[in-house]
Amino acid sequence: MSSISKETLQRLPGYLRHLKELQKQNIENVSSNAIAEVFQYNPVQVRKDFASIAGEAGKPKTGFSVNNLISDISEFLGYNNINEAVLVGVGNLGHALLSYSGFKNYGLEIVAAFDVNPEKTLVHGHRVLDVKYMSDFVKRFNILIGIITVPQESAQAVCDMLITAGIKAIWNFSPTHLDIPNNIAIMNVDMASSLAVLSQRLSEIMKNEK
Amino acid sequence: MSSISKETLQRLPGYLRHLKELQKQNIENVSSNAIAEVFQYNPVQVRKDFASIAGEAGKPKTGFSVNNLISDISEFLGYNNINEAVLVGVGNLGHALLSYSGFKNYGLEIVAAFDVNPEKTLVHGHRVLDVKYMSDFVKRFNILIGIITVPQESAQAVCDMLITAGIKAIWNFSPTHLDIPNNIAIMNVDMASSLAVLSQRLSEIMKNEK
DNA sequence: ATAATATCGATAACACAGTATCGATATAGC
DNA sequence: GCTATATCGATACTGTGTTATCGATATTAT
Repeated sequence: MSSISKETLQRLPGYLRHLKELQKQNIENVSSNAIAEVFQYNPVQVRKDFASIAGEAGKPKTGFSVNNLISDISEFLGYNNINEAVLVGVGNLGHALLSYSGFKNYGLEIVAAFDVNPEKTLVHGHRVLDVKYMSDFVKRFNILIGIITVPQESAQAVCDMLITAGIKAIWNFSPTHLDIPNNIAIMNVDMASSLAVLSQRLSEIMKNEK
Repeated sequence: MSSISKETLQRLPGYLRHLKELQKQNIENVSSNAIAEVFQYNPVQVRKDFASIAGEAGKPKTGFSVNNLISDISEFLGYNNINEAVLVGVGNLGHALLSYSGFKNYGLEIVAAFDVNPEKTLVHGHRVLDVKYMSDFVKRFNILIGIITVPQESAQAVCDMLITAGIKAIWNFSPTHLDIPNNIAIMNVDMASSLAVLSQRLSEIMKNEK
């Protein structure tokens, strides 16, 4: 089992971004308190998060070394070795993801995109191929990650194809639940869930305003 | 305080989608067990989720009424009364969100989009205006939700503008931490966090495969 | 009618994430 | 050098989400 909690994992990229800001400002050390202040977390939580991944401890009165934290978190998140991925579904959202140049910093490289009806052969510097070549491509280059940005109605079919081709992780942007075997990793980016949380928070706030 | 947990809240849209599928197939009742099976949840959890929002209880041996659940969840999530939102940043991601026609089903309507340099006046049926008109627009129409899809470096500035104009909830798609007062709701859609979780799961799986 | 069974709700047990407390210690100031 | 203090790590506590258990009850079958 994984020893680090999902919650900690999700906070790490935020810390990393902030630490890089500090690095730019030539700040060498930072206390858990200062970081907690920025993110509105509890300082103990910040220390625990760091303790679960950092090789090095913080020092009393000084705090943590910004540089060390940056390398520890980057290393832990696997930002130093790139995972290759394919993207399926070059619609509006597919375009948006292909246009995002930041994935490489997160250890992800989209090496090809596929669509049922490719209108262009190149989108933001990424090859776009007919989806019929997808399976071969995935097998041939041993791709492990598939990004699904197809419409809801074809998502399950695409998912099945990807898995059959050998994909081990699915990043699903399609608004649907995918049925997958339990030896496949999945992460859903669900706008409806996200919006549900935001709406609820908004209601709370409006209730308090009154 | 809000009585429903964030976790439950995030599961509700998934249930709703599934229930609507069942409705299409003219299935009238469904057991917590059947739903749990689909989502790989624990049946007790499904019942608890329903108990926390449903006006009506399930019946022994029969389960829950699909129709009733659909109306209860829709109502609870506020899908019956539309919230108006503005979107700021009509780049690739902005385009993608503007193209998505599903928000209305989730109780959200993007009534206008803004950009520093609007290339078109209309994107997927949405008016696009210069960002200099944003503040007035938000005040005039009393908009409560702002969607931020600008690049990281301008996100905080846009956020501040929105809040000053009267926005009460921010849906942030920009990869940065936003500093906001605590009477403003925020929900971050952070690709890096999402990817961190997926990568971790992938590592686990690859470890087990060996 | 009666018995069997699927399913529920309630309550209790468990697991785990978050928070509080406190002694230890590195640095800074006197 | 000695004292004060910021900050840490460890441990203990709390709170919340998840899971297990179990008695109650509609429905179905005999």
